[in-house]
Amino acid sequence: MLLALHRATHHTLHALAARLATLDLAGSEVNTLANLADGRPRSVREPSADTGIRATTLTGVLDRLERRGYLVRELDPADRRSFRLTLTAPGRAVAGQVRRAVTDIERDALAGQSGRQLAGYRAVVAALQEVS
Amino acid sequence: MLLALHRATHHTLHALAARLATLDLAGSEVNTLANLADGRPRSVREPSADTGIRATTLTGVLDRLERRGYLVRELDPADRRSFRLTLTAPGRAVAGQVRRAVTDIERDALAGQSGRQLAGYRAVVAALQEVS
DNA sequence: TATTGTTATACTCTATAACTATA
DNA sequence: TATAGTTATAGAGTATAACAATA
Repeated sequence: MLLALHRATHHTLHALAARLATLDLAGSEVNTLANLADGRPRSVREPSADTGIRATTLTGVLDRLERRGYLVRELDPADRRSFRLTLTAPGRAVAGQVRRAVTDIERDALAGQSGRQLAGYRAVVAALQEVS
Repeated sequence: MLLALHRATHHTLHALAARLATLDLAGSEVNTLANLADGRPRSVREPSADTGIRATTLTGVLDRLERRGYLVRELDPADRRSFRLTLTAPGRAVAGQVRRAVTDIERDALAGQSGRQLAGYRAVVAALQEVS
């Protein structure tokens, strides 16, 4: 049950990478862009907490995304220890593609599933996130 | 929905590592031991397909597990290109601990869930493994 | 003192390709 | 020719600890 979860993650990350192959993005880059896709500026800590990517890993991810012109880091005037991460126009375009690929996969996978099954899935996944 | 799956994987891998901290095993080592836990000899290809770990990664994983005395590689007399991976007695003991940690986490997570919810979870996870 | 984010180090995991031994 | 598994290389992800700047 737990191992099936891990296999599904492996597999869907692969499917996602294949559908986005032309963008040439690594897993965490895809994840981070999906997280920033709505365009709202965020600190580094926020996507780190949301995705489970460590801050030390995120530094490298953000370096690459910034170098490619997908986002900018600006000092937060309200707290000058932290940044405001903002997607550029090209970054928003790429993030939009990522979001669409994610929802496409979700749609494909859920085609044959009932609402009740989906609810059960959500409940168990939520419970797994609470395990300590 | 898909991102929640990935978060749950991240989180449960973490919980598993924490519960097995004294064993000092990396993620793929845990995964591989869980896969071999029943004691049946296997080729390298089999756990690779079952876990999604690449054969090139598995070589290093098996090297470490062999060096620690948890398994042996023996040439398969029936097909001398391939190995038979067999757990040693210490390897079986460690694999047993891994299995117990996995089932403990599953039990904890499913404590408040109905059979119907679990069935929905299984169905959706299976569907996600079929996405291409 | 605590927090944000970066840097440094060392190790694990992945992708790709080339390689050997065997089938 | 094809398959099982290893090796090599380079990049990506993690853990841990130390650090500067700010709160």
